[in-house]
Amino acid sequence: MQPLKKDILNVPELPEVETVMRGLEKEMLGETLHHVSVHAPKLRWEIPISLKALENEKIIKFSRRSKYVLMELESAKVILIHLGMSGKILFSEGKSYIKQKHDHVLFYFGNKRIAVYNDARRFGMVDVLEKGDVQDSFYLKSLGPEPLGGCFTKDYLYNTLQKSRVSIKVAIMQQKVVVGVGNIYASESLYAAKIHPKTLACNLTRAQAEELHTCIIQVLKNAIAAGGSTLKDYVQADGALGYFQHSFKVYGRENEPCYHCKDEIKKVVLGQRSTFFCGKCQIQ
DNA sequence: AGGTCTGTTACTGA
DNA sequence: ATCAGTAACAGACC
Repeated sequence: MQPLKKDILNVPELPEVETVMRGLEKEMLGETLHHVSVHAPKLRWEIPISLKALENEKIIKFSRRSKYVLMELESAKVILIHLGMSGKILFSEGKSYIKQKHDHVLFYFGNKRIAVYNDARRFGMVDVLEKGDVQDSFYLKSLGPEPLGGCFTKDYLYNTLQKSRVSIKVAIMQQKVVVGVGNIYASESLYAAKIHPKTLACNLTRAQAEELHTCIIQVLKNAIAAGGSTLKDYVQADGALGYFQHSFKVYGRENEPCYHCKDEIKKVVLGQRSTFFCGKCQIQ
């Protein structure tokens, strides 16, 4: 149990990425990016040489798309950052910085400060694109709607699920259906909506799809709120940005009592990923 | 030492 | 072409 729970805190999903983005925005927006130093040849993919060439540019905008953080520079170049499964960003003072294991990219900015990208498993990515190419890029071109954006409507979700013959758990984790819902919040959303994760997506009633729509949004918003509250003092115990203690109702709680009915939480594997649910509260 | 865990893409086959 | 299922990636932790 213990190692699993520890791992949970290290996997960024949409709320964590949103929190990281807001933290970067708070510290770096309007500052000058002096230099980018790359200490690894590749993460998930090659880190482009052009990243090293970014010097003395003002940072004019931060945004998020799915689990990607976008940092826009005044030259209309955009740095894309994905944290993968173990990526972290820490702020450091240039004077006192000591390179840690897995520190791969250093963003020197402002008054001798550094935003350090650290990623043990190297499943993340850092790339730089022209602003006009971002939406149609390899990374973003086939992504579905943002769960907290206007395109993710109840009608959209119901209609999309009707065409899908995978389990509802797998369906809401598919990026084409909706972005940003990873393994943790998929289980949490289905528990909140009282829907069994093995239910075929196309078998959801309209009422179930609408309830799930509501729950996905609520679960993500609650997590973002929890993350936002940690931003007041972004330098946490381990110094990492965007990681916060958040309690889950089913995730990682196999054999523990359901908070609603006291039945034991069960675990199954769906789409190669562990899935947690209450067999009594979540009907198939 | 070998299993587990994760997000995303690539591959395979229907 | 599209969909669904599976393997792979890397490193930490037991």
